Amino acid sequence: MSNAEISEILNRIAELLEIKGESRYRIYAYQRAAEAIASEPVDARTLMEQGRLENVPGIGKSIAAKITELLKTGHLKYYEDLQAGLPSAIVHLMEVPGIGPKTAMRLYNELGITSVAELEAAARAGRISGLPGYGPKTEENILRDVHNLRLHEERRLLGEVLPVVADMIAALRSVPGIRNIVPAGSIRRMEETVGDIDLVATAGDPAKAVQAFVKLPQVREVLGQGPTKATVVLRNGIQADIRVVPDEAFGSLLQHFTGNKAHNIILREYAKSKGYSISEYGITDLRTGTIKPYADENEVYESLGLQPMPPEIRLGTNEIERAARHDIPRLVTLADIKGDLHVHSDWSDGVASIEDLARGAKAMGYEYIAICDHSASLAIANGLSAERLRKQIDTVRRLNEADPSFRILTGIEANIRGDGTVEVPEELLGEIDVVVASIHSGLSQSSEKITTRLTKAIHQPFVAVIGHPTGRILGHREPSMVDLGAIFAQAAGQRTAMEINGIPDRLDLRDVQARQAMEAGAILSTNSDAHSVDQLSQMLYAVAVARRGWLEARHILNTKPLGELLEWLRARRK
DNA sequence: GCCGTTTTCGGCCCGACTGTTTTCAGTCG
Repeated sequence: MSNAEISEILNRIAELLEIKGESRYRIYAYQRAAEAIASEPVDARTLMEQGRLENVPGIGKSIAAKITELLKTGHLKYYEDLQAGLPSAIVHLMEVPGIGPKTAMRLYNELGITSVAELEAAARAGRISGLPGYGPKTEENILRDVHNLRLHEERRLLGEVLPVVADMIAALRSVPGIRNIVPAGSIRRMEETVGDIDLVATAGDPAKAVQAFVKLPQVREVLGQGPTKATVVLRNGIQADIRVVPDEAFGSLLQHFTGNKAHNIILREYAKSKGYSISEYGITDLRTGTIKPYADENEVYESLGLQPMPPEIRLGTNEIERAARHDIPRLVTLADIKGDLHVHSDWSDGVASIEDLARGAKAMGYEYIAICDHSASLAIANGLSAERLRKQIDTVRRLNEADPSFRILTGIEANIRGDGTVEVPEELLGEIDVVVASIHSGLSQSSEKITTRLTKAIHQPFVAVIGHPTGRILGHREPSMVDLGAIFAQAAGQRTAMEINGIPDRLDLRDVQARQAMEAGAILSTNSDAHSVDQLSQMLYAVAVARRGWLEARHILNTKPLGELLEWLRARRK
């Protein structure tokens, strides 16, 4: 049973407890534990075997015992009893936005509604407004929300949402009276997927700014609107929120809407223990009752004696603790990146010429780029035979002679075969600068098999980078069962880099895995895996993953200047 | 249910909007 599956069950338990009307603190404990196990890189079974389940913050004696029962028996009596005692219909009804446990319970008990379809029928028939406490407006909203639920798609990829956000912000910038309009929430944290778009802004007249927002041409429907905030659905189906405060509280507002829920709770608890209360309007001194707004976000943290920290790590893990010790490292930035070690040209399945890719990379300020087209057996991607690779190497050599100010490295994305050998034309080995080795088939193999394959590849002396190590595709393919703990230890020993692949639906390794690799002593490589010139910008996403994994420039191979990189490649081959 | 250089018991973040209410509960982020 995977950590994700355990997390799912803990969340279900939280839902059921909510319906039961249990203490909200107990509910929150289950939600927190669900989040903790989901973002824990080490397999729960391993933790259990080592007796370390309770070491995970948010997991105590009781939940650790439940996880153990799940792992050992595949069942959890506590969960099954909860389910048996409550109609499953309630959980279904709560999927409709605006319907919480109380409303769902009443609809079930008083009208016998057991599904979303029955809910819709009841609303249409006017049966809901017949209940005390509900009016026609409630019915109208239920019909609207059921409709939106059907349209509602899964969380969107960050790479899909960022361009939309850029357009909205550009439009709002031109509205008189709106200042400091920026994205917050999961977008500012650069999460791999985004549930809704959060925007924050300041204005002398917040209500007018909110009004301008809901009148944007991108807006299909207004779900809610007050003097300082609004929620809308965009024409593309994405939900967007805006929150507006006066200028002097911009820092407080930004702080409030950037961290995830866990981060904010931990921060506010920390503040409270020191006699302060934090909100989007400022920090209140609980002794005097006076509130001080902050225009600068960093000052919110500094005023509490905390080191300010980048948005990407405000996740409620241990960042507050580290900030209190002034132990937040300087995370890698895009400006630290000196080159891209995984790029495809039109020689295989890319669409750009090597020249254009090099020009694009040079324009980004890079010193080098490695052309890593697919190896021969990946025929579907027009993989390179030894003969074509030889030609490509000659081409690269000529281009390098023509422009000594930039270096095109020869490379290949070599397929890792079923037996763990790596597909590289041996006669050309001495001429290939960068070998990225990746698995493209057999991703659903057993943990032992796939771990053995990758371990063998890591030990090949000419393999510099392991490409997209888990093979996952967000929304389409689960990561392989590879034992990353074992892999990272091998990679550290062999000095083989682990890739953070920047394709928006790969992001492989992901944040917690990258952090685990770094802590194991492995070096990482942030790569765009671009198949066009535009896609070189996917480096942004790879760097974001690295930042979310607390990586510094020194942990990343391609922050090395060209000379150092060449020396690193040479040294590890002998 | 979790957690602790103030605590092993008694706490556990903060505020906005909605609909239907005469003062607030429910829901959400």
